[in-house]
Amino acid sequence: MARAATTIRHTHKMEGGDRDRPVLLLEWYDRNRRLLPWRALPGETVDPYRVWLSEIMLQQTTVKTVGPYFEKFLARWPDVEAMGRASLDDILRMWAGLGYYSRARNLHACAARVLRDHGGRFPDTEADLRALPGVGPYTAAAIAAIAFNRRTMPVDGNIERVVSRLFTVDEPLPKAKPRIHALAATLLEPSRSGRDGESRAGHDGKSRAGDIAQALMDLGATICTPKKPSCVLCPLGDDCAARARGDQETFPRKTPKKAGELRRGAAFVVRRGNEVLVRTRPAKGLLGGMTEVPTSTWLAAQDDAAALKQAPCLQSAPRWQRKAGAVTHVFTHFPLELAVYTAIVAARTAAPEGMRWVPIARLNDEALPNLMRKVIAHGLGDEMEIHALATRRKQQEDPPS
DNA sequence: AAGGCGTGGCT
DNA sequence: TAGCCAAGCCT
Repeated sequence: MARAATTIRHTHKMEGGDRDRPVLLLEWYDRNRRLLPWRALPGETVDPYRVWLSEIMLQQTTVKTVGPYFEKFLARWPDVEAMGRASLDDILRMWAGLGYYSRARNLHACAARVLRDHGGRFPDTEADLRALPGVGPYTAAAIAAIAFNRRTMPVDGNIERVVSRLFTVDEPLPKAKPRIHALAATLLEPSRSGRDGESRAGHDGKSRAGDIAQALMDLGATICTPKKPSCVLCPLGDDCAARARGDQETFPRKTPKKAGELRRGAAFVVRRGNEVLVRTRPAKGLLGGMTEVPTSTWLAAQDDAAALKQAPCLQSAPRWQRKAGAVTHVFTHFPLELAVYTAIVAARTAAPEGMRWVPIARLNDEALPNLMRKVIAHGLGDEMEIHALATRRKQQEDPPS
């Protein structure tokens, strides 16, 4: 069987058919596809809600990281109707730690809109999907192809890499995106009828645009990796222009982006008994809508003295204790170093305007980004069981052996 | 349209 | 270690 297929492949290749690429990809995918929680098994019905939820979570985020979050979200909100009725705060709290929190805000907005404007069913065309909050060109194409079998090609980072190698696209990203997209579209099975992106699988049900896209993504994740690709295992290895040249690791070419400048600031961990002073960040922007302890501004040339002057105003000025060391955190566009100051205030001390007291034992229910988990753990030190707070997520993912 | 926007794992 | 890198979107 395998031998026969190899022979056929070889014959087609000798005929010079680029049309073989979809066949090779699908054969490889059928044998090597990853088993992922959001993927329907062959013969199972695809759930657009799961495809959408996974695609949003997977934006700039690894499969390994997404796994537990996807399961938690699915258990709590099994369909888009349930999520459409959830509060933004509940979604932010469940999302805490996953990063890029605008995704959570858009998730909330998108679920509500699908419920209100689409009767609780995801639209099934790329154009209508593209109009939803948080759904850009890639995600719209991915959902259309994977969930609705539309003939369209989503192009993510994996596919950019695979395609740029396959065709030796020398132009650097992001300028090369249009060309890469056009080349990627040639990997789809030939359309039989109708306009691209509008044609669904016919009654024969044989159009597999979603599987071709997922094949390319799996290929990029497991074979055509950024470094040390395993070209001998690649179903397109004999067909790859970069491999023939021997410089496959140099693709995709990218224009370098400038590194962000270190910013400094201070964070203030105030205890009142077993409570900590927190506030909610502005709804948009960095860590938008998330919980934080009060902090100074974060600026590139800001010393400790300037930062300490921005401490929260409490009824009786507390004596600020600076913790040794600092909390460092790296955002996408700048590294951050926060000095941590602690203070203990009397019972019944009022929270300043816009702030509130939260029991330490309930911090885990807050929408705390990981930066703030680090800050609080640093501020409370070994005194408390707080350490369990910062490590609980990891323990859930990696149970002690 | 280039930069804002998190986090963890990898080499 | 200090970058890179990961199923991008929004403005």
